[in-house]
Amino acid sequence: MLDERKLAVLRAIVEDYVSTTEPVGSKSLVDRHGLDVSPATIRNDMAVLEEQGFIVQPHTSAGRIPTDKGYRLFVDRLSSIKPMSTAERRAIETFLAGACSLDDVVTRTVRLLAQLTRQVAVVQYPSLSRSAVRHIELVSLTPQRVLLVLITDNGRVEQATVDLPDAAEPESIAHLRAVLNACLDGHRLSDAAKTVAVLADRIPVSERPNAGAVFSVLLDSLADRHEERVVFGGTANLAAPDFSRGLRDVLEALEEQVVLMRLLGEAASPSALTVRIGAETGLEGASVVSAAYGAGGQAVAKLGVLGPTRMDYPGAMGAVRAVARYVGRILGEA
Amino acid sequence: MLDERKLAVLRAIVEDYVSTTEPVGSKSLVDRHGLDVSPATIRNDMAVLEEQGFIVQPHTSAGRIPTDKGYRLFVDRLSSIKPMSTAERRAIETFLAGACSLDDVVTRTVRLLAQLTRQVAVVQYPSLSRSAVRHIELVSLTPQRVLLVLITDNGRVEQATVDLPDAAEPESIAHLRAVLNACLDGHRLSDAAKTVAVLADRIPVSERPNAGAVFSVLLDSLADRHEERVVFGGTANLAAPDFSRGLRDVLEALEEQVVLMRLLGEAASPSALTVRIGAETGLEGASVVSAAYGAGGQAVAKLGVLGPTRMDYPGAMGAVRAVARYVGRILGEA
DNA sequence: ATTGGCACTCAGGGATGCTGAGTGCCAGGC
DNA sequence: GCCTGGCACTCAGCATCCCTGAGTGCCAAT
Repeated sequence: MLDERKLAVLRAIVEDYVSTTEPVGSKSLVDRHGLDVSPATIRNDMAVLEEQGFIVQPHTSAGRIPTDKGYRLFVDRLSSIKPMSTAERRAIETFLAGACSLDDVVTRTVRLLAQLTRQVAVVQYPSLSRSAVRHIELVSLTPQRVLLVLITDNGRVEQATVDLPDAAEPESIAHLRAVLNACLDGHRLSDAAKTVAVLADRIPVSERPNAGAVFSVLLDSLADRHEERVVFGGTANLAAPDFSRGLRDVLEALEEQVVLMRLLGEAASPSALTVRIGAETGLEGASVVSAAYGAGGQAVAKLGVLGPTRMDYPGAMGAVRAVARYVGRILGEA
Repeated sequence: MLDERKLAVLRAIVEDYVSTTEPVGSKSLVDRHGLDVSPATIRNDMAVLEEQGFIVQPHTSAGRIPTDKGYRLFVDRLSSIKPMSTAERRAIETFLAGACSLDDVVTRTVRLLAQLTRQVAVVQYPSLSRSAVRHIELVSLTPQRVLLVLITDNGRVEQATVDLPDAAEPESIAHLRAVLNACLDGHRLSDAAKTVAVLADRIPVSERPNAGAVFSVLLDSLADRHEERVVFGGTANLAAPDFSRGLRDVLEALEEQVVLMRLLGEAASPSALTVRIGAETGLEGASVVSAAYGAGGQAVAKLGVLGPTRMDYPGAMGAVRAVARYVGRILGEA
């Protein structure tokens, strides 16, 4: 029902509209692309495409613009991911190579993605549950309060303060630390729950309330809650006339971790790209291109860009894919 | 040259303009405020105020709006800081009380300030140089790479990876850690430089290259660079029709640490408020209300809000002052 | 199936005119 | 000397109108 030429017309409409921001008409289409037919023919094709819901007219006697469905078809079948130029690859590499901590990697990745795509970039911190404990440190702040620091094998450092039910002697804290490190060192955080259950045996009864407080913070607070940390950047790119009305919604979504997580979508295998278009994102007129990244074949988190529905999908997909790969590599080394 | 009534007129103009966003004329002034004179009198006063540069007409036959100079006078002499309601105080307290790590305190503070003022909130991390070392941890990642974790007495945790010139045995790393902790524990970071210089003596010659690498990261990277970390939030509040044109500039400024630091201004004594208006901020049409906060009389960092020049200064000042105090208290306890 | 021709539609951009809020100035009153 | 009422003047904003040009849909001819 959609022959070659009609698909070509749709592709041309998407490309033109993305670059000009204006409804594209039959005449300019034949001019700008090497279509060897007359405008009238194109008009017939466009009528069919409109009937099928791929394009619409904003008003009578205007050109056509793609619908979400039109972009969908474009992304799925009519476009190919645009590979990065060698200059861009080099820029990515040098930009990320200078990072000296996990925070630094994430921060730089956000800036990089935002710059490459000229959109808002979103990066999720690597998941803790898949990483292993390298070291646990307990530092007493006051007699009834300790600082718990968790260091994982992928270089992530998490901290939390724990309020103890009883005042604790320095020795008992030292003992607790020793026990924790002895039992958890090298273990996956996702397995930690079982391991911790066994631990109680090794703690003197008098210390158990305190130990329990530390355990629960370790499990709940660190493993679960912080797992969802997501940062964003490049909001200045929203100031373009895009998002004329939805701007506030977009900015609010960005500052809401939960929404941000949902935007990045379900976990997928590394470097598989996910594209959500328009209504699929839950945000009016916005699209999200995202990918999982990870070290050594294991997906640990996601990153992506958010832009107007009318965005350069091939370019964004290329950038997201490339950055996801490089970040995975960097993390793998660390 | 400016009698009581003229000042009252200026105050009324600022208040009305801030709340209505529209140039205010002589008639509406006498109506809305209890001025016992005729519009004509007000007009004469306004003519004087305009001549002195406190107000302008956007165009002939429109009302007046305050100039930067007008806002300045308003802030300095015509307004008083609006104290928080008890409900607001309670909200601040409960909102900040739940924080369990320094990151958490900062994140919550940003959200809180943004919500209270309906502006963009900016918070600088507490300075490291004034705080003391509580613990230093070295964790080897690979033979030639260690993770350095620094824990300070105000609960801040800093991390960095160090590339070693030579491969290091686990024992030598353990030794280095012991030496570092023995010598730096309890010392101010600002004094650390001298202390570290002495340290070299206690390290075997063969280990000195590695130790040097660790020292330099410890001093440079942690104490200096990260000191300037600033976070912001509440950008959705920019979506109001304010900043119609300068939006992009503002968003760009927010993502540039250096600019952000400049906006917060020079250090000052705790809870002394700084107000920068319009051109003083370097941003078109923007104003910044900021304050230093700190634990125990010592200023450690600044926080504030950024909004349109036409903002509710008394309210913003009240919120900034209150939040700065509470944050200082929280940090003092930790 | 494609094409040229033709009538039709309508957003966007001036041009025009009106209205109302607001001003400046002046002459008279306290 | 300061305040006030009156009056003429200005001009942004809004509505109205018109025109143009890009773009369409349809149809008959190829």
